[in-house]
Amino acid sequence: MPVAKGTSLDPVRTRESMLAAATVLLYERGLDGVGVSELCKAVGASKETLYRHFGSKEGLVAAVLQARSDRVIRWITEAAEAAGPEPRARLAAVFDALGGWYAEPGFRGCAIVNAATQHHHDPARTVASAHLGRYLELLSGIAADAGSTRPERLGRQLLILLEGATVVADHHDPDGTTAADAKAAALALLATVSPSPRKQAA
Amino acid sequence: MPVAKGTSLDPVRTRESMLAAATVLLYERGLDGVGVSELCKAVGASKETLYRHFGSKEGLVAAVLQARSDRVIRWITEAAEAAGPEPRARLAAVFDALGGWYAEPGFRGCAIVNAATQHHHDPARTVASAHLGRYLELLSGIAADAGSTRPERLGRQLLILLEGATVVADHHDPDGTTAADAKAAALALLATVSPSPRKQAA
DNA sequence: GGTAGATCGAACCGATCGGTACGACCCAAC
DNA sequence: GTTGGGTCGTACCGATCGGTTCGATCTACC
Repeated sequence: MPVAKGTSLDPVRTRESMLAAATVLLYERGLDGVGVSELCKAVGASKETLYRHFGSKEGLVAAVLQARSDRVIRWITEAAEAAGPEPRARLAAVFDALGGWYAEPGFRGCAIVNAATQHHHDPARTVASAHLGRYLELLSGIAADAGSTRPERLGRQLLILLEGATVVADHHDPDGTTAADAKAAALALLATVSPSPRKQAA
Repeated sequence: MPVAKGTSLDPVRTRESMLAAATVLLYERGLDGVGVSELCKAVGASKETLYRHFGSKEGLVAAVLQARSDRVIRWITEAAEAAGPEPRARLAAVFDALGGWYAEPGFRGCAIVNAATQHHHDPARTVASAHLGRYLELLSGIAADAGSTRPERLGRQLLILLEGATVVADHHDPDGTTAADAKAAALALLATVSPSPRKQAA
């Protein structure tokens, strides 16, 4: 039965729901762990529709990764902004948000980095590189606001903490303290270049 | 031609050379990027030999990962020990060693973590967890020697830096500064809980 | 009401997957 | 010299891979 009897034939909507369903399955089982046929089943679409929208499995993967990168960066940026203007509070909010993510049942590391690890070539590699670049932009901004003399370097150190925490939380986190540990380390680094306001005022 | 005319027919040696060749190829192309047939070609063995020694592709992967974990831990431990007894020097030596690794042409991240990312289940997951545990043991030891009041936590923070640096070096390292940045962050964290000897003496 | 486009399910394609079987052959030990 | 086991090359197995094609069918729009 084509075009299920009461369906609202909307290509844009179809494409987006396919993207959403594929995102979940590809994250759970890995890029090479799901075949196109199974992907179609889960997505609720036929192969023809999938290929018309995305051209190939690789095209679908690229779209999934790009959308996910956009969503994650927006999410973490909003978490930082919601903490107000103070750099320490913003940095703390970033790692608190990460901690919430790590504690989710299906957590499995960073989908973008995982994808680039599985397919060490385009499009995954390019998306991953850009993704880390966007993280770096956010973190370097916090470092600069905190008065760091080398915000670029401190930003990279915070990025290393962020990505390291994500890996460690996935593979070795018996007590679920990874995000808190990383947060403490990040704040300590921030304090090194920019003494805490209280001490500075004293 | 079976048993190439001048071969010394030594099962142990055969197994080890297969392991070595498989290690290279599986690291370069990923666990799912190389088929058993191609693996046999590169290894210089027949399928029958491979399956007698390792039982399955998964068995081969498990053996490769275990051997690699042993080698890496030994290598990084020896790098630390060669730097003498001083905790700061040992920690610096660890990240200097990592920097040399990152700069190698074929660098592609941590093989063990990559494997666990690709196959998010046993045996890769267990080996990866144990691997990070062994890293943690080394780093917590350095933290304890430095007089940290919470060596376990500082060790985990150093582990986060180590794994984060490996990820960032693989996916976003335009200027090759990742190891140096991580090293500086690690030393700063170490100095926080244990002021540098010079300042302490003054 | 007619038409163009979106979608379905299923059949089908060649290639490759992990794994097995087999006959031939060479080495090592007795 | 005979025997037993390690190894080779190759053919083969069923399953699955990513991708194509097609007729049927429904919606959206005029």
